[in-house]
This record gives sequence, C-alpha cells and structure tokens, in this order.
Amino acid sequence: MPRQSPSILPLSFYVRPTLDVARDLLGKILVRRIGRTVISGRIVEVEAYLGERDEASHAFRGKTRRNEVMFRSGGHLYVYFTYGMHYCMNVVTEEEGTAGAVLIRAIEPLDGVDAMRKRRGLHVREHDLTNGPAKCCQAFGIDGEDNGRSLVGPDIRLTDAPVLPERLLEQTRRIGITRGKEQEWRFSVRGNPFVSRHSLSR
DNA sequence: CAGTCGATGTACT
DNA sequence: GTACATCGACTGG
Repeated sequence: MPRQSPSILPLSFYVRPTLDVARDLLGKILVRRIGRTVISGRIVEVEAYLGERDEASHAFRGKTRRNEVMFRSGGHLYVYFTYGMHYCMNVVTEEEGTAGAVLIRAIEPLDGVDAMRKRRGLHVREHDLTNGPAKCCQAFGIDGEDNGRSLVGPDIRLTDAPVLPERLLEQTRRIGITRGKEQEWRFSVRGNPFVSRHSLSR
C-alpha cells in the first residue's frame, strides 16, 4: 500500500538559484508512476550544474540539441544518455532562458522496491539499487523518453518533506568529472547508507 | 577496502 | 576522432 500522498512541490520551488534548489532537494520524495506501479524514494545525494560559468555543465558552451531542456524554466526533467549505456536525470532550475540543473545521484528507496529490483536485477542488494545516478534512472524506469517531462505532471513528480537538519547536510566537491572540480556543489545526507561512495571529497 | 579497466553509443569539435 | 555528470567485474592487499 503506497503511503499517503503529500503536497507536490510547486514550480516556484524550482525557479530559484540552482545551488539553493540542490540543497533543498535533499530529503524530498521522488515519485514515479508507471501504469499501476508506484516507485518512490527519498533523495539523499545531488550535484548542482550551473550554466555559462560552470565548466562542468553541459550548458557551458551554450544551447545545443542535447542540453536544450536545461534552458527551460525550472520544473522539468533533463535526462541525458552517457557512456554508451547509461541515463542520468536532472531537475531543471532557474527561469526560462537560464541554464541550470541538479543531478540526482542517490535515492533511499521507499515504495516499489520489488519493481526497482526487477529493473536493476533480482539479486542486487537493496543499498545498491539506487546509489548512483544511472542506477537511480534504471530503478525508476527513467530514460530518454522522459527528457523534458514536467515534474508537476502524473508520471514523475517530487513531493514535499521536512527540511533536512543542518547537521545532516554534507557539502563536498562534485565527483566523476574532470573539469570544475574545485567547487563544493555536491550535497548529500551525512551518514546515509544510500549515498554513493566514491567520495574522496577534498 | 582501493585501484584498474572494458563496455558501448552519441554529441560535439 | 575524442570525451563522456557510469557501472560492474576484477585484481591485490
């Protein structure tokens, strides 16, 4: 039985500075509906990617066919394909015309764990279901079809949750990139077992 | 535990 | 051509 449905995050949540949205996304609930199946989880790790002034951002060199969604108004989903086999999902931020997105890097599973395991692999341990950006997409059934999708629609949405206590907010450098490694634009829930490891932060 | 490496398709130069 | 916002399998300690 799915848990009660709290309020959907309004568009005004997304149409703000990317770093603010990134930090505030921690703890929020991602809800995915595929037919009758509901998959949900708590966001525990994200990274902010800005526009022109962020050399690690897809939008660094301006608008292209791939990154077009990053320039839309906040509240859309930006999904891209990488390494020949993986998808990653981002929450688009800022107002129309200003690029910005927040990469969803790790999620703590809530509802639909069986559905996640069916997609990820039946023998995958629970803490390996969603501890990475491509794993999150696979578990939640997100792919290129979902690029540009509204986050206030029926298929995928974010719902509100209490603000994370300050002492649980961890801010480190982004991982898995070659440029723009200086800025501490990765946010995660301190000590949460579902956060992707990797972190040699600093 | 940490480090290395191949897989595999596409966007962009 | 090259790089890639990754993952999983493998190695060695």
